Order: sequence, then structure tokens, then C-alpha cells
Amino acid sequence: MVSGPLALRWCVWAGRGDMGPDMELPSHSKQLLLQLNQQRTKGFLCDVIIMVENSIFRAHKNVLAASSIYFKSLVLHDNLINLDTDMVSSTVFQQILDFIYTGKLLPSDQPAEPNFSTLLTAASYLQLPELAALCRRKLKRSGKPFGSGGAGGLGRPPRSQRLSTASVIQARYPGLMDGRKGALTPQELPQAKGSDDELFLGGSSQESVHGLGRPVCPASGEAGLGGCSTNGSSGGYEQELGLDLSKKSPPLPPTTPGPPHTPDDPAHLSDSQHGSPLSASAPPVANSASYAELGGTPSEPMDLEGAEDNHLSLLEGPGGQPQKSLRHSARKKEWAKKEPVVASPFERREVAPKGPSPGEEAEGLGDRVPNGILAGNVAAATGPYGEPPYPCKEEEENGKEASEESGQSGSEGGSGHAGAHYLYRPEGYETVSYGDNLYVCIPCAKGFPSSEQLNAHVETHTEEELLIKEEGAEEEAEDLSAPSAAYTAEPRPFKCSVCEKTYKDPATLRQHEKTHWLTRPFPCNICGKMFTQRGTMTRHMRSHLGLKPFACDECGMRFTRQYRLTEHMRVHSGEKPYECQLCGGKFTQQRNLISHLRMHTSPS
DNA sequence: CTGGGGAAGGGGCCC
DNA sequence: AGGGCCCCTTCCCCA
Repeated sequence: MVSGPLALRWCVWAGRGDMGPDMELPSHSKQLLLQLNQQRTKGFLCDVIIMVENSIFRAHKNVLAASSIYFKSLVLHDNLINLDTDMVSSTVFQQILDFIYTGKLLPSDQPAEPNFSTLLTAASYLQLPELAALCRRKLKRSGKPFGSGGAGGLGRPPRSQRLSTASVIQARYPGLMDGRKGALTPQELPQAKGSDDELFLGGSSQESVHGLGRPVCPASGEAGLGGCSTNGSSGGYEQELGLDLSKKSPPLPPTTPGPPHTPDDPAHLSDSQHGSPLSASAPPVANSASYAELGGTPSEPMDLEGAEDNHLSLLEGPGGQPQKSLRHSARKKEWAKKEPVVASPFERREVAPKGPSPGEEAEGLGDRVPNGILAGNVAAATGPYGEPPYPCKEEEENGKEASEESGQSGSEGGSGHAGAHYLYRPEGYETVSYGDNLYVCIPCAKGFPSSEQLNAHVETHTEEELLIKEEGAEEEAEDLSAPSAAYTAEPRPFKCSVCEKTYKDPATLRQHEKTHWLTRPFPCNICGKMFTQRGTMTRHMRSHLGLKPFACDECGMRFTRQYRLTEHMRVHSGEKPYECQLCGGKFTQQRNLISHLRMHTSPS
């Protein structure tokens, strides 16, 4: 399968006319870009969310990575990127995103013409050299000095004022497709039924969202830009949440627009939104349609000087490959301690390389998520315009299901097969995205950090071995009710002072003793629920935000936990490892076996 | 209508 | 801190 970036590079190459004229499609690259932009505006195959101020944009990792080394390093590890609001405002980022996808500098909503000073700041921050050069030229022509803008030049109110924004969830659908506008419930956020690439957060969500992590200034070396706050501006934000909720999230499934609500009408907010901090914290979905989608021709859009090929050259990225140090960037686990969601590639250089080889890592840009998705970006872009290759009806059902499940009732809205909408079947070995170990051996469900390791592992399998494994699994299932020998044999010298439980190490004992506390130290910033463990709270937060990093490669259904996905995969494999010793009934879930056993043991 | 099974969400907690 | 597992619970489907 040709990877997205590879396909893009081919297009660039073709567009340059290195081939014979009769083998070249002159408008191919332009059409490809047009398709990608249309898909972005519809949220189709968008696999990354970028948060800027109180706005959220959706885009394609491939495109971002091809546009900027900085983005390339970010999207490699994250599906949720938080940009430094001192460096780029949402308005400016909208322009930049449009630029990336169109090669044209389109006027923003407010100013009559782009503010090149702020654009230059943002372009430098985001490492978009072509755009920065364009801005510099424009500034030079207009006689305005550049380099004095910085954070103060963004034309935004001070943070204190920005934070006081009314905590009404706002969403906007500026006339995309059917022209409807709507505010989605916070629960609907990441499912983002949206054809939308932009989401608006409530005011105080700013705090929370920034708490997800903020990028550090990538390049202090961007002389004269002045906006690179080294630490002060971000200080305290991490403490608001201190979470990485975006971890490992593969791309969001293709989605359809949210309900046609009126964004400014508070009546459309649910009761819970009115009455809980949720209304101020959880980001709903909205969209920002492209100018093309709006049907309007932007007033004098400014092409990147040098025509489309130049822009595609930009897409290819400087040098075509990220710097080695970037590709060597350490595992997220390492650097996320400093910057929960995103960090500067410059910072990452300091982290010792670990994990896949550079080649793997670069390849991993496409492979970190189910293969079909990323490869699909470009592949689908070349398909019929604007038509996803999946049944729309099913998409809508999926959307309904997702919004229902995230609602108060927690209803799932159907069986697992109801979510069987998006078939992302990788070729060759059927690798699946499973958390950190993204390359999973289907027969034994073991995960590996690289395709090489998986392939090496797969070769060790023999039919005989698989048979033994199956028998072993059955034996394990049989032993479920009894404590394992290992459990009983290991010394557990650390005893809880409150109850009789014992532990192998003091840390676990300490963790356990917290369960006896009357106060729970970890509150949810959205609903206020208290937890004894930070991890539980983080997981809980994911459910608020609807972040489901673990996607089923078979049906596209997504889960908040790896274990759930593992469990779910048995639906497809037909494996029922849990057997009732009384009646021989087999179950895919241990919990269902347990409830089944209750039926046997209950008096009735 | 009811009970059982399948599938999934959320919280607790140990490793 | 994150993964994994257990438990409780809910919802849906079907006989």
C-alpha cells in the first residue's frame, strides 16, 4: 500500500513535470489538494485535532506533517495538539490551516487583509518557512517592520480577559454544506460528528484545555519575533488538569455534522450543561468551512508566490524528511512528563532515543494509526469528489450511537456490530493499533512497538504452538475463580493498617490505603467527581471528552481502554475463552460468565 | 412480559 | 503513570 506521504511526494514529483508531458496530469496535484481540503472541511478522515485558544480545528496528520517539521513531530505522537496561544491565535491559525490546504493566504473573518505580522509570528512558531517568507515579503513591501509583533502583536485581549469569555458553549457552522449552524453537547466532542474541523470551547475551558498541555516555544532562535515565552505563560496550566487525555488516540472516524442547533441559543444547552461546570469545560464541535465550501471566492486570495507546485513542495516539507533527531524523538511517555500533550521538537532532542529506528519512526507517521486510515487520506482524496467511500447511512447511525453513548444514560445504542462502519483493513499482516504496542499479532494478541518486531514474532508461530496457546487459555479460564499460585506464593509483607490486605511493595500499600481515606484527592475538573487515583480520574476525563484512543480495526468501533478493545475483538474472532464449568456455556467476557454463574448459584 | 445472553461503559484497585 | 483486570451496571436482543 502506498502511504499517504509517499503518494503526496509522487504527486509533487509528477507536478514538477519530470515525466513526459503525456504522462503528466497537470491538475493532479491541485485536485488532490482540493480534495484534501474538502475532506478537511467535512472532517472526513481527519485524524488530528488542533486546539488554539477557544477553538478546535480538525485536520489530517499527513498534510500537517508534510507542511511543517514542527507539526510532523507533533502529530507523530499525538492526535490532540495544543498550540501556544501566545504565538498563534485561532483566527490566525484558521488562515494558516487554509493556507496549508490551499496554498493561498485567505483573509480571515475579521480583518480586511491578513495581519502579516501576526501571521509571521505564527508561521515561524509553526515552522512554516514558506508562509513566513511570504509574510516577510508582504511586510517588506508594505514598509512595515517585522519582528516586533510577538505575542503582543496577536491582536488578542490579555489572557485574563480571554478567560472571562462567557462559558457558553459556542459552535459555528458557517454555512458549510447545508448551511446549518449548531452547538453540540460537550459529550459529542471527539466523536465530532462533524464534518467539522473547528470546535469552540467555552471560556473557562481555556484553562482546562491548556491544562492538557502546551507546546513550548519551538524556536527561540526565531529572532525578533518576541513572542516566545519560555515558561511564564504556560506556568500553572498543566496544574489545571495535568493530563494527557489525547494519548495515543488514533484518528477519529469519518463523521457527519452535528445537530442543527443554534450556537448562541442557550436554550439548546442541556440541563447538565447549564448547571454543571461541564458547560464551561468540555469542548463542543463546530466547523469552519473552507472558502471554497462556502461558495464564496475570497477577496483576492494571495497565492503562495510561485504557483501550486511551490505549495506542494512545501507540503513535502523541507528536505522531504524530518531531521534525524526529530525522527529519533523519544517515546511520548518520556517527554510527556514535561509537556503532557505536545512539546517542541527542540526539547525532544534532549531525550535519549528509544524505540523504533529512524526509518521506522518516519514510517510510523503513517503507521501509528490503523493503516487504512492514513493511507486513506490521499487515496480517498483521489476518489469521487466529496464522497466518502463508506455508506453515509451507517455513518449517521454511528454518530447517533456515539452521541447516545456519551450521554447521561451511557447507553451504547446497539450491539458492537452497529459500529461496523469503517473497515480499515491493513494489508499483509493484519496489524492492529493497540496502544503503545501498535503492531499486534492477531493469533496471540501480543502487541509490539514496531512492524519488524511483530514480523519477527509472527514467524515464531507454528500451528502447534497456537494449539498449545489455545489450550493454555482454556486452562487459565478454568482457573479464574481460584487465586493463582503466584499470587498466594509471593511474599506480601506490607499490610494495610485498616484492613487485612497485604501488598508486595510499600507504594502499592500506600495506594491502597488511600482507598480508606475519606477525602479523595483527585477531582474531575469537569463534573467534580472525586477519585482516589489519578489514573482513574484521567480515564474518567476521557469519557467526558469522548476520547477513545483504541479503535477496532475490524469495525472502527472505538474504546477508551485497551482492555475493552481486546475484549471487543473477541466479537470478531468468535473467541469465547470463558467457559462455565457447570453447564459448559462459553462467553466472550469474563464478566458475563460471572453474571451467568450467579444465575446458577442464585436461589431462584 | 420476563429471563438469559451479548456487548459495552464506568469505577475500583493492584501491579 | 499506565496497564490490566475485576466488579457493577446498563442496554439491547431474542426466545
